[in-house]
Amino acid sequence: MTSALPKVSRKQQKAETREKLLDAAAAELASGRSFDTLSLREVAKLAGIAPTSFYRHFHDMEGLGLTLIERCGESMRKLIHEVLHQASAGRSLIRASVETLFDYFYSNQGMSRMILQESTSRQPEFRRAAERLMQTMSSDLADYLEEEARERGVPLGHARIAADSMVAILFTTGIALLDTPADERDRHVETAIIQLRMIMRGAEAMGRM
Amino acid sequence: MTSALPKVSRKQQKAETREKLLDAAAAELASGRSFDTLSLREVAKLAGIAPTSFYRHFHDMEGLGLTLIERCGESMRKLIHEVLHQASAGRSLIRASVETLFDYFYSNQGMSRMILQESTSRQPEFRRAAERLMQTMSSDLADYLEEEARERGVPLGHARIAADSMVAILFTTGIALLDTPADERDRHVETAIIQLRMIMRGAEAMGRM
DNA sequence: TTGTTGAGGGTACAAGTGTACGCACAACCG
DNA sequence: CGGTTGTGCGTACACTTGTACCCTCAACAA
Repeated sequence: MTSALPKVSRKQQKAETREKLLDAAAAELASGRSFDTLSLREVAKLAGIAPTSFYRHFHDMEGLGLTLIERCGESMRKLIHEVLHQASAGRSLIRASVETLFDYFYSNQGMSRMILQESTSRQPEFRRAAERLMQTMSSDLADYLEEEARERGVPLGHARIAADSMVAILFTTGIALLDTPADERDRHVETAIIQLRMIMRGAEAMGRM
Repeated sequence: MTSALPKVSRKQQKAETREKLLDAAAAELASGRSFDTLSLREVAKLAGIAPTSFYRHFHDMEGLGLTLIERCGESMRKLIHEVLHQASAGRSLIRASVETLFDYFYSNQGMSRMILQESTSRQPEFRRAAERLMQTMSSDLADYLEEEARERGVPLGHARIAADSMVAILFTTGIALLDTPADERDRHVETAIIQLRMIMRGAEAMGRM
């Protein structure tokens, strides 16, 4: 009999504990903590590893945070892409976007809050990461708006600027929604939809000038 | 000779050290710190008092923070009021608003950042205070827009909703501006102006429906 | 097989935190 | 005037924080 094969490869093992750290932080965010009150020791403990072992995976809490933001950004971008390109033409795209994005915010409260919060953070890395996320979304949206306007033969003025506004509205009202009692939530969603339509109309009006 | 009068009244003395605490915190914010990394001890030291004396003035750091937000809110509201009602009729109100507000943000970076940051905070008191501030501004703006539209005989749809959008844009792009290199700043200001005009046009278009 | 690598653990430390407790003394009130 | 009040100070305590240093031992390369 030769020596038994290793049960788990070293790489795999490391990846798993890294994941444990990320999960622990995300769970804490989800339960209402804010990222910058999270300590390295705390996260390590929740992940079930020694504080000093944290350094084998991230140089910092900042490093962990950036990874979280990046991941969240990817999934949000995918989501938006789906909504934009699978929505049956002619149906209310704005409504679909608002509702799916707000659903995402709602089921990922911790991460969503963190992203908006860090977009105004003093830690430059965080701020940049959050801003990059929003700009990517805005850019994707602008691409879509321009294409869609071309198809309809409607000139659209300042598509990118309009998209920026829309993303800003989506984020600010989306997060505010998380702290809104359930019975007011629908009203806020409808308000957001009106706001986005208003911006669209304005953009079209400026396109005709 | 009767006993000398007290040099400073007790009330006055207390008010002064309270002010020292507020100033110390504000100064620290202005120099780039974020509010929730400010410790009670630190602020007390900067104000030149013993840590335990802090409690004679505020129950908490939260208490101090709320006072700061409230004060900042008052001065911002005054500022907006002036801009709205003294602007020579016919001149670009939007441009004037954007420029004065952004100037304010720029000369009060610490406080401005704090307010936007706390509007997404997990500490309910802070969040509510920041939201109240923005809603007040939005409401003031909406009042003005409605009145102005009536004067011009232009129907304006959803003035309050439009004002909400405008305030959201003003704040998010205003704060983002603080981290923008000087040579890009003008471009961002122009962008913000376009965004606000776009919203106005949209609101007017929806008013005609 | 043997030697190397690297993830994880344990101990330890200096620094900083909020705050409870009691004291001093100037301003205040009757 | 004498007693009360309340601001401010100093000490002390029990934590928590990041991280430096060293050890162990399983997975790996040769």
